[in-house]
Amino acid sequence: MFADEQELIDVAELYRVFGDKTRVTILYTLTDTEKCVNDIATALNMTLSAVSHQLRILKQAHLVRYRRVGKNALYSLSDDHVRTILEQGLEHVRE
Amino acid sequence: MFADEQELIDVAELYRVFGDKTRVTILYTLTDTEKCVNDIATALNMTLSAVSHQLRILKQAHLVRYRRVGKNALYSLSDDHVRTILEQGLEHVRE
DNA sequence: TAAACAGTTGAACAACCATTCAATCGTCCA
DNA sequence: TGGACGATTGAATGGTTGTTCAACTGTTTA
Repeated sequence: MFADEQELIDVAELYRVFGDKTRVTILYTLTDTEKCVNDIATALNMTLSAVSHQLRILKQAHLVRYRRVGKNALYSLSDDHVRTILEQGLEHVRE
Repeated sequence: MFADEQELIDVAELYRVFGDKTRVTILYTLTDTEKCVNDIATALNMTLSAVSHQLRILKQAHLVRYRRVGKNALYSLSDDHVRTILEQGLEHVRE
């Protein structure tokens, strides 16, 4: 395994995004199913605004995608990597 | 994939530890080689104290082990999971 | 024993961050 | 068009966190 400094910074930045309960839970609720912001907020028992702020961070990190359908913004995971990282984390903490 | 709330909190906590440049770099320098605190500090160009503080966090998260050898405290990765998570992160950011 | 070395610890401070609140934007339908 | 709904945004705030500094612990060696 070789990594230069910038790559290590990028890895830290990636995991920083995963390092928050709210964001991890959002990602988890999006495995398998596309959801609108309101559905996520209800599932997490949080305000629409708080969820929207976190979705912005997840979007910037390219961990989620969204598409507009009428009044709704439907969010889903960007790619299967995200799911893999979640599973990896779960596997580690379950030991 | 199923996870309860506590597990998601634990995952977030795990990745929070990976979510810092200094800690990621420490873990990276410990792949393959055991190092004392001073070696790590020199490699990262940081003070002994700053590195020691971060090592404590890594130790609490069970990501590193250490053993005393004379005056030195030799640190190494806890298990191969840590290396896997680093590799997974690198793979993601290199896409 | 005393000095030197390796590392740890706690307090303090500045920087960062997640949530709240209020205002705003865009889309739909009456 | 105007109101309602879904969502975004910016400022403010309280809490968290990484580094520094100084004091301290434990170990070796002269």
